[in-house]
Amino acid sequence: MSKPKPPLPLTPAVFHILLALFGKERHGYDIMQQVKADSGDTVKMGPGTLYGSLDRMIEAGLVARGNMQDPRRIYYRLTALGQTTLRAETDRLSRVALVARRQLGRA
Amino acid sequence: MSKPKPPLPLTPAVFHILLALFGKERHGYDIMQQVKADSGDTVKMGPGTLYGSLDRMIEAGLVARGNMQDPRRIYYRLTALGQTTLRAETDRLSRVALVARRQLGRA
DNA sequence: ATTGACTATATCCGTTGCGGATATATATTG
DNA sequence: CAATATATATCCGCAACGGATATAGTCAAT
Repeated sequence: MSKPKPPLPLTPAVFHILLALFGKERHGYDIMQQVKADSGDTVKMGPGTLYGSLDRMIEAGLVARGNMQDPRRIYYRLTALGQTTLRAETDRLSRVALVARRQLGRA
Repeated sequence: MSKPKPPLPLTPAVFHILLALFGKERHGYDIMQQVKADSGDTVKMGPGTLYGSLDRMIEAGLVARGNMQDPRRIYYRLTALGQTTLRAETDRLSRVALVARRQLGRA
């Protein structure tokens, strides 16, 4: 119910959350730290953006709740759809970045 | 007055408009076509996004009105600030894309 | 002991920005 | 001469962003 393939381009927030979750379950605060690290400190994601996005991503079937050993932490993990979507968006982004670099004269 | 350096990350719309204007003055409709081409058809920018963004970008000093030979067309061009901002955002995007590709196992 | 900093989850809500619908007009093509 | 493409522009609902805020546990320091 209600899992029509998510439209590309993804929003930057959704992309960064997917990237942070690749290969590892993480809880909310951990995602924030990872996004910061992945972006080289350029993206600062607040709790509003994080939890709002996570809700929408669960709704869209991109992520799911993981195993919660610790009742105080809520873990999130990528679904198969989340992984393929992340790959597609990464490819798209890489192509756009390449076009831009060529245009600017750094092939 | 009111030209404090624009914050990175740029919105995708602003980035694509800057990219479309690099090296060439263009009018609105032309920008739309160029964005479509640059993004390999993945980004469809409607008039609302285009003109709304252009207004904000003029306000922010990223673009300026160009020479209008034709009174029916309004040309836009990059300012110096627009060019440096485009370079900075392109670099940032390239880095993020690289991190993502490494993570996904396509270095 | 208690202050402060950090970890951690979560909601609320004002603002921004996106983007489709719409209007208008000219040029071009069948 | 009707339809399609070019071209500019506004309006406005809606989704998303992101800061403020609330709550609470941990840990180090003084």
